Parts: sequence; C-alpha cells; structure tokens
Amino acid sequence: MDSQVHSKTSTLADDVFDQLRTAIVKGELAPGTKVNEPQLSKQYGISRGPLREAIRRLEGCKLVEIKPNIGAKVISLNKVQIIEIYEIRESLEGLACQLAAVNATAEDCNKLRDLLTHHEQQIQSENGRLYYQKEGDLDFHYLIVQLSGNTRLFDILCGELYHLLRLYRCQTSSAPSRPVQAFKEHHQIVDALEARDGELAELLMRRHIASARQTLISQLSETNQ
Amino acid sequence: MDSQVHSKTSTLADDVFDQLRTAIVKGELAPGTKVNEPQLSKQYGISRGPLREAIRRLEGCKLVEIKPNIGAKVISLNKVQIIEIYEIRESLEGLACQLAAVNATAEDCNKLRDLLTHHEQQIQSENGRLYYQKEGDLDFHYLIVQLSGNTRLFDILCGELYHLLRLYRCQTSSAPSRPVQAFKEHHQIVDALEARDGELAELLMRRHIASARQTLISQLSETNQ
DNA sequence: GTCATAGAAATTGTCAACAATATATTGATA
DNA sequence: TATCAATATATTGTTGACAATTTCTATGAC
Repeated sequence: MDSQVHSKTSTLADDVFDQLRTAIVKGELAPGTKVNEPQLSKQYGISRGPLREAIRRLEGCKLVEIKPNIGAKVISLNKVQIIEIYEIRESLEGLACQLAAVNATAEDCNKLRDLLTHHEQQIQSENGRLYYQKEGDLDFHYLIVQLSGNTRLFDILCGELYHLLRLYRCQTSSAPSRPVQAFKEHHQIVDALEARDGELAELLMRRHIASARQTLISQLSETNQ
Repeated sequence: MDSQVHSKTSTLADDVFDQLRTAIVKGELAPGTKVNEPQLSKQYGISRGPLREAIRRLEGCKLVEIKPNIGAKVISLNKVQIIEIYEIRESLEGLACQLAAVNATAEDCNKLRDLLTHHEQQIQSENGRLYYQKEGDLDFHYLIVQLSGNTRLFDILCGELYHLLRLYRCQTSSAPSRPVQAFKEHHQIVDALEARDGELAELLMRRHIASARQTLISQLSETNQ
C-alpha cells in the first residue's frame, strides 16, 4: 500500500532514485543484475522517462554502469576496486578528522560519545556485533565527516563511497572483522578530537582505516576472486 | 574488428552531456545561468528526453543544481566551496603521489618531464603564462593522478574536481598566480617520484597545493565575496 | 506609485508511441 | 548434434503531446 503524502516537493525520478539506491545498497538488486526498464517501470508504477533519469543519477553515484544500447547493470566491486576505495577513505577521513578537530564543539564530541556508548550496548549480543559491523561502524565515520564542515567532502564520502561499502558488505557476507579493536580505536579518535589535536586524530583515523584495509586484504587473499 | 569505426556506440544524451559540460567549464554557460530545456533542445537539435538525461549526469558531476519544478542552474562556486575543493585536493593528490611513486615507470617519469619542458616553453610568452595558469597546471596534476593507478581516485579528481576548478578559473578571471614558483615545485615532485620516494612526493604535493590555496585565500580576502 | 491578484505564457514533469538496436528462437545444413 | 543464418521478440533510444507547476504580465484597489 502506498503511504505517500501529496508533498509534491519531489519528482518521480528522485523518488525512484532513492528507492533504487536503497534496493541496490541492501542487495535486493544484486551486483551484476541487469536494470530492466520495462520491468522496473511497471514495478514502481511510473513510465520509463523518469525511470531513466533516476538511472542516470545512479550512474553518477557509480552504483550502476550504463552501456549504450545495452542498458544499465548494478555495479559489482572486485578486490582492486575495494582496496582503491579504502585508500581514498584513509586519505579523506584523515582530512575529515583534521577538520573536525577544529570545528567540533564539546557538544558534538558528546554526540560521538553517545553514539559509541550506544554501539557498545549493541555489541553485547552477537546480533549487535553484526549490526555494528554492518551499519554502526559507518554511523561513526558518517558523523565525523559531518563534523568536518566540508560539505563536498561529505558528498564524496557519504553520498558515494559509503554506499559502495554497504553494497560490498552485502555482496560478500562480510565476516565480522575486528569489531572490538575497531571500537577501541573509535574511542581514541574521539579522545583526540576532544583534545583538539587534529594531527593525532588524523593519524589515528588513518591507522584505523589502514588496519581495516589490511584485514580486508588478508580476507580477500584467503578466498578466491 | 572495427572498434571505433562502427561506433554508433554513443547516445544523444551522452553526446550532449559532453557538449554541455564543455560549455559550462569554458564559461559559455555562465555560473548561475538557468538551464532552459526548450531552448537547449532546440539549440542541440534533440528532444527534451535525452537532454534531461544529460542534465541528470551534469547533476552527478555537481556542475548543475536541480530543483524540482524549477529546473537546473549552472553551479556557482563561492569562496568557501573553492577552499573545500583545495582541502580535498591536498589530501587526494598527496595520495596520488604516494601511489604514483610506487607505480610510475621510468618512462612515465620521462613523460612528466616532457610535459614540464613543454610548459616551460609556453611560459616564455605572457600568453603562455596564462595558458600555464589555466590549463597546463592541471595537465601536470592530471597525469600524476593517472599514474597513481587508482581509477576511482582518477574519477573523483579528473572527472569532477578538476572540471570545477576550470569552471572557477573562468568564473573569476583568475589572476596568474605564482606560475614560476609552481613550476619549480612541479619539478621537485617529479624528482621525488623518480627517486621512488612516495613520502616525499606526497609531502611536496601537499605543500604545493597548500601554497596555491593560501595564495587563493589572500586573493579572495582582497576582493569582496 | 505600490501592492496584490487573476489570468496568460512559459517551463518542467510525465506519459505513451514509435524507431533503432540487441537478444532470443527457430530451422536448415553439415 | 553442432553451427550458423534468418526471423521474431524484447529492450533501449528518441520523440512529441499533454498535464502540472512556476513565472511573467496586466489589471485594479488603495
């Protein structure tokens, strides 16, 4: 049933873009899947015009690849591409920490602490551990990028790269990797931010992501492909 | 087989996307200009369908902003946004140097030298100085990003941020700032790459961009807005 | 003269139909 | 049976028309 209110501040193309992006990131549209326009337009109850605009937006986020006269396919990330993303994260989230150390207020730091406390509770259960791995981790990084105050940095990381990470974590069933250690590192980063030590915060964040990348690489070299 | 000959492999939307992007970056479509669909569709001799898809792609590159029921406007960068871009460049091009120091062959380094030599010749004339400021500088950075081997890094910098810089340099008539000093710094960076000293190359690149940013900031604080 | 408002014009959003291309199917031949 | 060509089907690319919304314009009240 549709619970859509008549707030006409959005367009069909934008609505279906959101829905498709969610579907892709959640894995409902598996990587490699062909994006079939007639099928989707029927499914979402819209015509192909706005649907194609939505697909173009997905192309902009690098969530689908479009080939002329053939169509769009949901992106499928390989080892190399994932490592590339982690390299960029290491660099950009280091910057985010540096900036956040300058911009974040005491209140902001409290919000970070609250988030970590909440995650700590979730981590108790094995369920929560999975949650933390899958979503909670990104929540923390998301907030720090927000606190950096650099809106374009936010766009790149939260509007593009993080979605790809979520997609990848769905793609591989993503073994829960080092959540306890990561949790400690998160606290250390907040310590540095509270101390307004941007240099340290950047260093810690870069190390944090580098570790995650290393873990990932060794996991990848175990399994084939 | 005929790989490019038979290439009807492009679509109207993609063609007009390229043309519009060029027009925007060159300043032919000035920042803040409304993107008028009926006018452009007549101008390019296509219907509004593919045109709108092209505009969606431009939105993905952050070259236009779309508001529902109102339309698209060419992006207009302010001080803050330009500084944000430079912050990101400093971070990402540092990474690019680090990676390029590992990946670049001797031949690649020669290509960099050749490029700089060519720029040196251009710089002789006042015309060339302007050229170097406007395009040559980016050519150098472009090539290094390519040598990094990280294709996503390439997408972000060369597919998005550099276009915005070109746009901005058109927007402001961009006083020719420190071309001689920049030229020296470029050579130092290549030195470091040839020595396979990624750490140094990164440091030099970050300084190089930080200087450019500082110059820009002082220019910006002179003039209003 | 300024402001508000109703109507007109222009622009954006959406749709369904048609054309061009790619994919699947069938059948004939070796 | 396997391979290839011809045909049929499905999908993508493109268009023009119509609906919804915004923007412009002119008229009238104060």
